[in-house]
Amino acid sequence: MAAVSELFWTGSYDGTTIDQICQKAGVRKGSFYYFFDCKASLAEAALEQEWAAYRPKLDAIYSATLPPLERIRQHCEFSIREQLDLQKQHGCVLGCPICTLGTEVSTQEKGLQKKIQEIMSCGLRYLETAIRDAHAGGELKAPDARAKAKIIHAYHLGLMTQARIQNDLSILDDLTATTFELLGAPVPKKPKKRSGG
Amino acid sequence: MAAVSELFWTGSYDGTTIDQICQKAGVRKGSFYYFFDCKASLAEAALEQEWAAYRPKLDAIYSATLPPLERIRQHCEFSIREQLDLQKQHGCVLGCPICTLGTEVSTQEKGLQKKIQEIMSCGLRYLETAIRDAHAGGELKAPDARAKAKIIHAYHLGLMTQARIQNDLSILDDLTATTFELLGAPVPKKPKKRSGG
DNA sequence: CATTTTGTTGACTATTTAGTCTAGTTCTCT
DNA sequence: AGAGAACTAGACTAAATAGTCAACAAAATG
Repeated sequence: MAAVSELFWTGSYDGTTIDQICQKAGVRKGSFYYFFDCKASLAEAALEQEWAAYRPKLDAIYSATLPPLERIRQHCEFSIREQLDLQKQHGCVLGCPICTLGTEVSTQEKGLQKKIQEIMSCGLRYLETAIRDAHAGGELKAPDARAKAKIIHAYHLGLMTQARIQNDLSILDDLTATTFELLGAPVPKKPKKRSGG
Repeated sequence: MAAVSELFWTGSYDGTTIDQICQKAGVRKGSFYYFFDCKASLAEAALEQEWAAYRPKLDAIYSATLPPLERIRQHCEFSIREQLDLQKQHGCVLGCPICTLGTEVSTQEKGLQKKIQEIMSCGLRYLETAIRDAHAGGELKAPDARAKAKIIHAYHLGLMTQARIQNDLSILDDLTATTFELLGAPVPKKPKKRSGG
């Protein structure tokens, strides 16, 4: 089941056949059709499951016990680290799965599209809340937290998409710093790798 | 031939069959294989042609005879208008074709990927030059024009992608204003539609 | 006009693919 | 253990799909 997400992510939705899915999952087609009636159903279920697994991580990152700007910083760093792991694992940059899938299916699979939209709006809300908290705490000036969140969110999306298309992780190097610039907050220091103290 | 881009754009690359392409183009499959040896070849040719047709428009928008900020403003407005036309034509928001195609094929079709990367880097250069000009003219402060361009570019990409995924053009309402905010330049007035003088 | 090059066609094959169906297996519960 | 439910396997069909080919048509060329 988790194998499915991988196929959609490393390849494409339309380009992934049910036979491929079954093979990767080590399951015969009869079993597949026992649980799902088409590829879209499986995709929805897989999406749901992935999101269910991902959400607690985001909850931890955006924990209210952390300073709001620290939450955002962690989110950036987490995304970068995740992409690094995926690249090591698959040999190429994969970017955001929701975005990749959404871009492909949104004109075709309305059910999937809706689910994707929901997940994306959740992601936006994490950011929005953190920004609002930061504003309340005087750590930055963002009277319209939602607007600010939208900008940052679009920027992240764009950067992830670019990283995938260019197959180049260095595109994400600016992510954290630029995010904080866009927030109008002091840019946190880069954790250098062992060099320079 | 132009029909091909439409299919890739409204649907997806992998989801578009050669039969579909031939039918839409009013051509038999034999003819197809006389000119191209696979779908990827056609896609490359189509991309090239689309880009060749698009470039003069961008050249006009980014004409050096225009004030640099006006160029950027026009680019934003042009993108929005284009999306509006496409939505009227196809019934749904399509977003950026390069980005949509690139997101799908970049992990698979290396030839296509390279072409897409080239086109994207061209788009970035238009922006970069305009920003540099604006900086030189004192219309905004951007010592690192390239960095600024990258940010705006990623933002645009993200917004377009979101518009497609959400199938909602109103997402682009902020495009021009936010772009100018990110540039640190005064936001140009919105041209209201007949109402309010 | 005759010849060659360029392009077109539609029929053809071989795979691949989605989806079905039945017979069997494993699990669960009493 | 035994009955019934939940699940699996694998063979099967029908359709779609990629790609080939030889014959035909149009255009260019001398």
